[in-house]
Amino acid sequence: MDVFALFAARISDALKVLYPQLTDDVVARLVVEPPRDPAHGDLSTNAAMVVCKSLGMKPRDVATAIAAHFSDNADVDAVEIAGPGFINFRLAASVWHKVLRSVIEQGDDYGKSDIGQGDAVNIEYVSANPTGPMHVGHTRGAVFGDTLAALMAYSGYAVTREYYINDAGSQINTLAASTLLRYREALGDTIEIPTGFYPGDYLVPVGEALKSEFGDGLLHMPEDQAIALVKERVLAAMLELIKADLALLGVHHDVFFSERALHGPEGDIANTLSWLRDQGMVYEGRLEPPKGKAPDEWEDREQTLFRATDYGDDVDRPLVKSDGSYTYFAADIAYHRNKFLRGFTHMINVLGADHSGYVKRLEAAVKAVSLQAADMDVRICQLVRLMKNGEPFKMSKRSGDLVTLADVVDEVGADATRFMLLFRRNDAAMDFDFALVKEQTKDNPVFYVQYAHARTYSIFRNAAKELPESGY
RNA sequence: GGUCCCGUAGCUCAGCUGGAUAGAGCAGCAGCCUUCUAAGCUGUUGGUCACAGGUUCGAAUCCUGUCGGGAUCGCCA
Repeated sequence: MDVFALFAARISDALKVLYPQLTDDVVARLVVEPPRDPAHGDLSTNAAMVVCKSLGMKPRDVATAIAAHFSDNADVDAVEIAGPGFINFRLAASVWHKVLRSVIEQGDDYGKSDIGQGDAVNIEYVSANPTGPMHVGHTRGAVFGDTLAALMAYSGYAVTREYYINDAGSQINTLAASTLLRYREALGDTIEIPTGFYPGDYLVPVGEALKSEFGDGLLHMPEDQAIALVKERVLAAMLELIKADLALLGVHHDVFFSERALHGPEGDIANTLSWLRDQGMVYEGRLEPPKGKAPDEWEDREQTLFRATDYGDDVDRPLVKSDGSYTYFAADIAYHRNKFLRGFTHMINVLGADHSGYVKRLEAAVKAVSLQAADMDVRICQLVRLMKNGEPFKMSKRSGDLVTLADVVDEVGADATRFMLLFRRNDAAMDFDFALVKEQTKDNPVFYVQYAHARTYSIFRNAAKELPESGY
């Protein structure tokens, strides 16, 4: 039972009785909420001010009429008009008793909403490159996306939590090459890891697994074949690593979608491109070099462009690289067409701050591939600055010093990590102080909440002792 | 230069789909504390909501511009 929704409906009904000429969309603008100052009553509504303009009446006159309408209502002890035309209600105690009863009856479902009406929503978040363990930079998006998904599911949406595996780019070739080195190391070779390769220890067990699966067989087969096998194995291993890291935070996905599946002559990218061509959304043309970029770095050439500007983007976007392969964006268009064809008309992507320049083209892509039938809402998580005792926490590029998600969870715990990352709105940059979250002081909001919880439960504990008949 | 985010109390930030006197925690000040965990409780000081215009019954909130901070800008993903 939601008294605010209940009274919003009753006041709407009253307005329609008093002023039949009012249209639904005007009435729908009224809000019922608790007044900022509790002395004003239990409920407050701006109804009179919202409708007065279209009635050509003074707000206080409308308010007087509405107040009179409720004057003999059994649920209402008093109605007052205040300020420019606010109507304040004081409710009978019996109303609050009903609310309490419904809280107890509904248990964990109290507060649930059906606002989503079962609509299918696809929320894509994390989507970190499968080239190693989760980095601390990914945690904010992971927590935010997971929480958003939970909230929307609780609000009646049919939520699909999705992870896009970027397993098709050149970084995967580098990953495979790095793994092959670890394989040779496992076979007894002394190796040296060139710059640009992935140096992390987490590839060592993958190399060993390859040894126990193939012996030295990979060295005696054609290189293409060996690389292909290594790629399979290392991608699977990295994905398991990432899933395990996310599980530490309590984050889970329903669908892991592979970018590689989109490539190939019969793949979604090729199909999407020809579909885009049929729609006239693609052309061959030239782009202006971006301002602020040295002209000599810019190679002017004709390329295949998507008409992103027709859908609100700033420039048209290339789909094919100079070497003939598809751009990342071409794959992404195909991916989002795939989402649309799977039945999603609402899509949400949670991206890091470094992708803020990507928002418009993604929104443009979804409009285009759905012929405006689907919407894309991109949420950007701003940077998290790691701190220790108020000082920025220096991270070296050398892999050993990188702070991983697992490091953070190890250090401060999953709940505290989630709490701190949600404590600030997603589109403002924030500091995350390692030392502070562990501190048992008032400066630490995590501890503050835990302390409040402990105190609350001590009341129940004492109630059980002192008042056994209370049922606690 | 373009685009996006941020600018609110001494500090860290809420509030931003326009609504009554702009809020919280911390810090400060005054008092309380033999009773639920003293990281406690009560009260209180503190603000040109970056700046300038505009929209209207009404603007921290919407629009335009300026200033300051951050992110990002084809052939990376």
